[in-house]
Amino acid sequence: MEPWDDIEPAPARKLLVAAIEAFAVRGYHGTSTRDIAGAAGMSPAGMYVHYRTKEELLFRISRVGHERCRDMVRAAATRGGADPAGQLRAIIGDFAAWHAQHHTTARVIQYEHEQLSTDHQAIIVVLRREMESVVRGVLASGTARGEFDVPEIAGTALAMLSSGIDVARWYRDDHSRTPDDIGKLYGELAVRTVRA
Amino acid sequence: MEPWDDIEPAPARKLLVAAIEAFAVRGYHGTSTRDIAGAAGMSPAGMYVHYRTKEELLFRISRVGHERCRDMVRAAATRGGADPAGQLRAIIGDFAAWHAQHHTTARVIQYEHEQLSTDHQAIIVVLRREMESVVRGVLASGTARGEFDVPEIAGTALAMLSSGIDVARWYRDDHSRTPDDIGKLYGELAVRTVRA
DNA sequence: GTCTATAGATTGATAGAC
DNA sequence: GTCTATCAATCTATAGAC
Repeated sequence: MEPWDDIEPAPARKLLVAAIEAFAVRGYHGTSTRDIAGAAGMSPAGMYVHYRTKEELLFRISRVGHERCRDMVRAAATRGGADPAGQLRAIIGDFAAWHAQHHTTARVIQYEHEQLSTDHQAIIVVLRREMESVVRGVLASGTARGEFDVPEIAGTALAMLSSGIDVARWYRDDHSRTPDDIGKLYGELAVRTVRA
Repeated sequence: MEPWDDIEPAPARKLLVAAIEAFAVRGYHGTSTRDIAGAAGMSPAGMYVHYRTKEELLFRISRVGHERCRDMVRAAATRGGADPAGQLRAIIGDFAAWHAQHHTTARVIQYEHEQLSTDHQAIIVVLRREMESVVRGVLASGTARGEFDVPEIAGTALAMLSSGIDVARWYRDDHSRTPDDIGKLYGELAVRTVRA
């Protein structure tokens, strides 16, 4: 389901996956290190061999999760072809679909990163800005070409990303729409919003 | 700022306002009853005279906050006049502006209500459905009149509410856009998205 | 209604055996 | 690298004085 296979060694991966599940449901502060270690099949002290603190574990999740989300957004921009409308449809569609498919991870990276240390937050903010700038760039190029009519580029980019982010808040595994359904709808809505 | 003046007696109100501030920053589980009582100028035990448990305090915040949000959405539907476009602009615009202006309260009601007991969650869910149904109703009537072209009413209503909800996640008091700016932009984006 | 004091459980993290 | 045992701090909530 979640592609965490590249996290090594295996006990560190099991702890990370257990932490994502727990953080997504109860939040960072609502999850104890015992919860995490227990869900990974370890004793209460087992976590500390692989992560120095609970905060470091959240940071690892946040950083890798944000990097994957950013890479997905960049890949979508390429996949969308040369015209801004196709790019916007792909970016916003894939972004929303990703937040549905990986809703557990997405919940943690979108709603828990403010619990990180100041230093770690600064690293995450850079990754978030990179994603925003991709969307702004597409809206700007579409506007420059006369294909888009947008009231305000920065605010519109933010609003479009917002609807995708919020998918992580409400999406459940038993939801009637597939992640692909959601991606198609959100891509379509984005293109309709900006058409000249 | 926040209109909690009707909460009586005054110590109960001070505790409630202190809890909102703390829950918005650190979350429900990240906030201790000592934090709340201390910020309200009381001893650690002071909270329990006015609220039986910490969960009951969160429920009070969630219920009143949701009722006010729902009443605001209903008022916006009336304020928007008779045509669906005006109604949609008013509802989505006011909804987003409300989440900016009351971003501290909005953060708590949107992101902490899943920490409530099962019984209390059931009460909150009803209020949330009432808001969603207002938006669905406007999209349906606009579609029936031939003024709107919407790919899917339920999914579109959800996506539009999502962008407003997410304002509570990112809005800060020192943000360059005023709540009114945000309301105007989000109302405009909603109308553009559905125009036939 | 607010206080001090405290019960009883749980927390993040460490020490040391194996 | 994982365990058992444990520390010191903190948690929610209560008891009882005023």
